[in-house]
Parts: sequence; structure tokens; C-alpha cells
Amino acid sequence: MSNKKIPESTVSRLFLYLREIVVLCGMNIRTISSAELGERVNLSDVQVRKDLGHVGQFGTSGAGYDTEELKTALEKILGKNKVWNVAVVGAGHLGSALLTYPGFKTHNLNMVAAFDSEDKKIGKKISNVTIQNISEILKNIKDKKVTIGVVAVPAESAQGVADKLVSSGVECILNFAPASISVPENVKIKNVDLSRELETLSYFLANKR
Amino acid sequence: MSNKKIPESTVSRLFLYLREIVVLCGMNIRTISSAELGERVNLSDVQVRKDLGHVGQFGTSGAGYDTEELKTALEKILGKNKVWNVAVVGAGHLGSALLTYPGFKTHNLNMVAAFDSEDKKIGKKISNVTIQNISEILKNIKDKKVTIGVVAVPAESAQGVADKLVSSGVECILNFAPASISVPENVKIKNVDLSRELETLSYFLANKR
DNA sequence: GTATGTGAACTATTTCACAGCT
DNA sequence: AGCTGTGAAATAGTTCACATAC
Repeated sequence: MSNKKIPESTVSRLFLYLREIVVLCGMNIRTISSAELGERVNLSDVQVRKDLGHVGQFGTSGAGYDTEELKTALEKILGKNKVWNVAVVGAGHLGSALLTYPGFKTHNLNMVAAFDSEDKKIGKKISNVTIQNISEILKNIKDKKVTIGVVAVPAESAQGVADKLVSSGVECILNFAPASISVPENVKIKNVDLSRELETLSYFLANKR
Repeated sequence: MSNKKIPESTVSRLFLYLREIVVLCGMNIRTISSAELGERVNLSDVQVRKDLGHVGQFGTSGAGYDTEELKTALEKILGKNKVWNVAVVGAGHLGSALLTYPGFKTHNLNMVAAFDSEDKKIGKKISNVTIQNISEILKNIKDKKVTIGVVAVPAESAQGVADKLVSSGVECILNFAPASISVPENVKIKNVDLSRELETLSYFLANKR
């Protein structure tokens, strides 16, 4: 089992395995080998076994893994029993996409608040969440016990929004703005930089023969 | 200069530096040290120097880097002189966000086509691009010389859409669907899995004291 | 004195190889 | 025979330390 901390790359893949295992359970497939699971998620069999090794030992030699058992173990270790409240700042297309994305609900992530600076958007509802003025962040985040803040505003306003979120007590930030933002050490930040992803692809296009 | 291939992680950061350098040039700052540049993008000075070392040697000891020179060199090596055509499949909130995102235009990425399967969306225009039926993919991608395809459809339809894109000759795919999709070796695929990003954050929330 | 460029050391992550279980 | 679990080897990526240039 090991009490050591699991590498971030492994954690990310564990969620991937879980997603696949849920599908398998739904199909009433009771057992799967690391090779088969790996093929379904485009990873090697060893990678799968090494990753699952961080969680415990419940594979059966010669047979593979019991899907139900694996599902239970992964859900437990990945904290799927807990629910987290999420607030989205910026109700443009991207913010709306996140608010309406059905995947979050099934993954124990609760979209409980949305903010924007544009007057005409305030008061509108997107997927049951009423958009509020950015000035309401502090009060709302505390009241609604939000732990994850999503920054989906233009680059210029990103740092300011992040500062507001941090001082409201948010513990994690997922940043979609194409800007480098600074937060205190105790706040975990994750950047998803769409234009850099596309640019990196374009680089590899330019540099292959 | 080195002819060796630059690691993907470095390439991604080079785009980050370039973005910052463009800002600096706009502010008429003519010179910058690796430490100052690193601070602006939350990276160490050594990391900056190591990365720039892949591109060439144009820093001046004791002074730093000439911003104009660095800008020119980065633009050249990152292929910013070339323009790539991009097609988006799936015109939901996320697809619309990508189509309207102003950042792409300034980064030599041209959104030239959009597809959806919902009849009521066909014919509508988003940011000058007319949404077409998914059945038109093959013809359009070829005609419009699209090299990058973006998959922004639900998980169930992702593999099918990817197959269509691949057989139309697309060379890269950026996949936003929470599904593992398979493509031939010569096609480069990049996955952006929003719910996994959030889940990974939630894991770290659950496992810190 | 200040700041670059880089080999060497270190750390993280992946892959190999195989012993051991069913 | 088939498949897991895991040390050991290999690879990739980051940080250190310092010689060198201005």
C-alpha cells in the first residue's frame, strides 16, 4: 500500500483508470488485466501496474484485477467520497462551458458560484448558478465554503482575480488565463494554457519532416 | 545552437518566455536578466537559461538578454512565421470559447472551420466561421488545408470524430473530450482533460493536512 | 560585481527484466 | 501458461556549482 505520497502524474492517471473501470463495471466485466486496461487508455501494461502498485496490491496473478474491487479502492484513495465546492470567475464562453459541463457533477465537484464584471451578465443563471458581481467574491466564497477557484478571465485581470480568491480563502486555483499568476505557497495552482497547447502542436508541425 | 530536438517541456516554456518578451518589448525594456524573466513567469533563473540555451547563445554576461534579439530568435525557432489552419469539431460552449478566443489569431492560428451534429446550429456563424454539418468534415478539411483538428464533443463521439479528422488528413489533434482516443503514429495527439485537472486538484485538497 | 552558459549531480518518471503467485 | 509486483536500469528533466565573459 505504501504511505509515501503518490506522484502527481500517477494521480492523474489513476483518475483515468477509474473512469475506465466504471465503464467496465457498467458493462458487467468482472476482471481485467493490466495489458487490456492499458490498451483502453493508451498506456503500457507496466505503467498501469506501477501506478496501481501505489494504491495497493489487489491484482490476482494469472487473472488480472477485479473491477469492482479496483473501483472501490480507487474511489477511496482518490477521495471520491468527498465533495468540493467550486467557483468560476469569468462567465464568458469558457466559464459557461465549465459551468454547464456535466462531467463535474459526476466527479464530486459542485459548481456553487459564478462571477463576472460585466453588468449585463449579473443576475443571469447558467446551469442553476446565478452570476454575481466580482465584488461579491469575498463574502460568497466564504459563505459557500468554496475550496477551488477557477480563473476564466482575460490575462489582464487574472492576477487581480487570483488575489481576490486567495484572500477569500480558496485553497486551489485552476487558471485558464494565458498569464503567469503568483500565489502564496500554501495555495495550489494549476495552469491550463490553451493557446500554449495549440502553439506547442504548431511547433511540432513545423519541425517534423 | 544545437540541432538536437528540444524537449517538449522546454518548447512549451519557450512560448511562455516569448509572450513575456513581447510585453517587455512593448514597454520599451531593452534588456532583461534570466532572473528577472524567471520571476515574471514563476520559474528559476537557471531554468530560463537552460531553456534559452537550446535556442542559441545571445545573452550578454553581466547584462542579460537583449529583448528584441531574443524576440526575433524565439519567433524564428518557434515557427511563428508560419500560419496553421485549425478546425473545431463541436460547437457547444467549449467549441465556441475556442472559436472566439482572441489569443489564437495573434498566435498564427487560424480558425477556419467548425462542425457540429445538431441541426439547429448548422449555418450559424461564430466569430466569422460558419458551423457545418459533421458530414462535411472530409471535404472541408482538405479544401481548407487544415492541419490541426480540435475535438470538443462529448466522450462518446470523440473517437469517431478523431477518425474522421485523421482520414481527412489532419496532422495534429487537440482533444478536450474526457476519453482516451487512439490515432495512427504519424498523428500527434494532445489531451486537455478539464475534469481530470480539477480532480487532481481535489485529490491534493483531500490529502494535505 | 553581475550575469551567462554548462558539465555534473540530483531527482523524477518510465521501461526493462524477471521472480513469484494462481 | 498467464499475469502481477517490483527491484534495477534507463531515460528525462531540474537544480547546483562554478568557470567565464562583460
